[in-house]
Amino acid sequence: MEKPYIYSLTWWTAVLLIGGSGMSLRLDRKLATRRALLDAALALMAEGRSFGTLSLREVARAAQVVPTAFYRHFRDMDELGLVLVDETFLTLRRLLREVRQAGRGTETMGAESVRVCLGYVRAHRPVFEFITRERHGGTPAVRAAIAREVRFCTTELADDLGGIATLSHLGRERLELVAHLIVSAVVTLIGDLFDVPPGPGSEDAEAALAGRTATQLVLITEGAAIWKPVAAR
Amino acid sequence: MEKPYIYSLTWWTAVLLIGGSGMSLRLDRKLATRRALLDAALALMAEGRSFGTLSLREVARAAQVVPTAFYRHFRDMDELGLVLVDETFLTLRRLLREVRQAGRGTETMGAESVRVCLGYVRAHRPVFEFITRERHGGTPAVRAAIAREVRFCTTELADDLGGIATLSHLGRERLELVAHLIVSAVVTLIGDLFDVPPGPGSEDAEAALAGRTATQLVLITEGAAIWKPVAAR
DNA sequence: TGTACATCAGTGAACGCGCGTTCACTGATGTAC
DNA sequence: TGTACATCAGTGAACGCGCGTTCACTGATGTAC
Repeated sequence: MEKPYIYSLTWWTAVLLIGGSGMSLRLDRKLATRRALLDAALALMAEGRSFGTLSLREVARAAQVVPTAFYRHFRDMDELGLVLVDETFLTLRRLLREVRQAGRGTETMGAESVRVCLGYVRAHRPVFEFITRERHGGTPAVRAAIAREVRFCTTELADDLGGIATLSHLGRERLELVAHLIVSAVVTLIGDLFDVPPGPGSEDAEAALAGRTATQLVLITEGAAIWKPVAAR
Repeated sequence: MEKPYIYSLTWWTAVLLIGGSGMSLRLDRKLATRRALLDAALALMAEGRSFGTLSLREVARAAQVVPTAFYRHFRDMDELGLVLVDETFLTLRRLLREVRQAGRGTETMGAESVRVCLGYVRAHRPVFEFITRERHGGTPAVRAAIAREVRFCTTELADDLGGIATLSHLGRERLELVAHLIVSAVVTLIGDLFDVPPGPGSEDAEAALAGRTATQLVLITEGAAIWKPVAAR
């Protein structure tokens, strides 16, 4: 029976969390090369390429190792892609959870989330470009992984929305529906951000897009607030 | 000075509209081969591939012509991709315009649009899979073309929203904002539809997704309707 | 602490393969008279 | 209508190239005594 891809992340997460660095010269260097491969893939995608068009050889080249060294870390490019997805969402979910818990039950939560999300996307742009690009364009395995994570975000958001006073009258299904709409708007925002041409004025353009989304979230939550508990349908 | 890609579509549209078929055996056959190449690309993508991973040779192979015949129709794969984008949106925009004009000024417009859009996506699935996949994953040229068309759809929708009685108090900026949110929700729906695994029950699952989006549109339009003309911000 | 052996991350040569593109061509279709 | 020539969509061979993957290897790091 083949060892499934997913174990890779578990294994390395364990190594990173338990061992930390300095546990051994050899392992430290192996981890550094592994990181170099992951970062090289992101860097290549940051130049507008999609993951599916990257070759194993060019990732190795960008990471300054010989192509065959790649196999010491990943079975193939697909496995590297899945690790990127998992890594990204581990961090993203933690951050969004913090934001929502900090503002729990308040109405400014939405705007605050957009603001923090924007900052986070800017700080981790390559990773988000990867997710945005592969969300619909990637291999089936990568697409499924991203869809699962987005669904998870939606569920978590629905939980939190239920704690807001003005939305407490909504049933679970309605909360999920509202959460799904909010996630759509934010995901759309992230995609739009990457289409802003770089250069002077790009910051203003990005802020305008974020402002629009924040206003949309207000529209959504106000619309949801006036919904009757037993709305027809 | 090079002949830009965009002229290709114009030229062939003219040939198709003015000449029709039967104008000459040779041209008819050329058009048939051209169509075979375009359809072959779509068929390959319908199997889960992204456009960027298609090779010129395999498109030619699927269209049952020798690789070099490709060059009689397109300069390279990029040009073929742009033609697919343009073709798709010409048809899509015409259809959505019909839907909105038929229901102009009514509140059922949204749900009706979702229903028609769903039917249209089902009937032209390969084309929409292409658009969905390349929207963020494609080459810069293809991405720009898709973004332009989506923006155009949003503007057209904003025009029509202004004609609805309950939204007539909103300014242009607000109408655009609402239209943008609606387009986001529908684009998200289309993406979600393609992640429904085929098999028994897939129709129900699709209908459930469409129903959710229709409800979201009600939420949006009702939320927009209660917005004050000079809403704080 | 020092030595002898084991481990294993990274190397470098080699392979067969499908790729995009070129070129000269063929032969059916179109045109001029 | 028939003939002689022009056009040009599609052919098939050939090219050089980067690809993924294999293999035996090297030499620094780790371990046992």
